[in-house]
Amino acid sequence: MKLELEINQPNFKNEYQKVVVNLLYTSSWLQNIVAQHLKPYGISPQQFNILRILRGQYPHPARMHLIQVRMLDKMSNASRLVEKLRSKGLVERTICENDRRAVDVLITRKGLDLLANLDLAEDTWQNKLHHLKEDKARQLNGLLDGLRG
Amino acid sequence: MKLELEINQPNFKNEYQKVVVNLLYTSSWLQNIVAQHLKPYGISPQQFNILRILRGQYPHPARMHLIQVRMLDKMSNASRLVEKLRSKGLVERTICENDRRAVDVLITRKGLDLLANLDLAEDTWQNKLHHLKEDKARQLNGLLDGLRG
DNA sequence: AAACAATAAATGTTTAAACAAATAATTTTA
DNA sequence: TAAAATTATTTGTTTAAACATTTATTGTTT
Repeated sequence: MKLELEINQPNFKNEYQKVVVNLLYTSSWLQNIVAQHLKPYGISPQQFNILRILRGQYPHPARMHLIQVRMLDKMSNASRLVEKLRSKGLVERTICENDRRAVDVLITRKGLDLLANLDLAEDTWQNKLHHLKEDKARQLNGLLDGLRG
Repeated sequence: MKLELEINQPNFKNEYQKVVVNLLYTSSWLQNIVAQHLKPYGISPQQFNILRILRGQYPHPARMHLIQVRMLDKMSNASRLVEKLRSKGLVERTICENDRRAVDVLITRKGLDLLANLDLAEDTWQNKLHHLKEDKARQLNGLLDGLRG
């Protein structure tokens, strides 16, 4: 539905102002969908994000610093989020041999299995996006890439 | 820049999965820009959102419920955020005559002035979006509207 | 090698988000 | 009209985000 109707703001100053509001609004809408999807599995979107980063490195570990850099939300709580994942047995933390300041984080078998289950379930909720045809989705990706410059 | 390079995840399962990640990533990028812009004025993005909703109603007040419905992030902290704005003198709260459960929230002159200043400053930071040509921005808005269905 | 700077991560603190429950006023219903 | 249901908002609690500070280790300089 058109944003103007959905949030009842009929007049934007220009197309860019609408992009800002539209992007924040649509992202909030999508975040809710993702969060609901993850809820039964007991992990937050941020924790999910970290697990996927770790799977990308597997079977190699990732340093804490790498996790911070790659996270979708730049933030400083990586330590605490990793600790949450560790307490659930989804990742392992070991102090790095070469540099004892650094920490290696490795996704466990249990973590990989959880992601595999989430991959299967993903198709279900992503259907909510499928009334946008694939070529339009590709176009959208291109425009988002372009927006960031 | 292409998302795959930016977050170093070279292979998405399909175009929709990339839309999800791309949208969350781009929105986070944009939120940071907006938050930095608002910071010198001492209000958060959510508080800014509420002020704009109230300006949309001005000179009429808005009920708390209307604010909740219109907010970009559906949430339940409207009461607390309005209280923050009230303590800064940006809004006024009065218990509604007709229905003493309800609360009328009205933006003050000070609140309107703050928004006016923010409007002026807005153009500066929105330049960061202008390498996307206007017709592309319009296209992006259409696709975002389409994505939500 | 001692002092200093730089780096990696953890911790503390304040503010906000998510969700549930409570309060208070009004409307409906039996 | 008294009891029950609904509505509007507030409050409590847990979890996460934002930001600054601290600790521990390594690297650099003199």
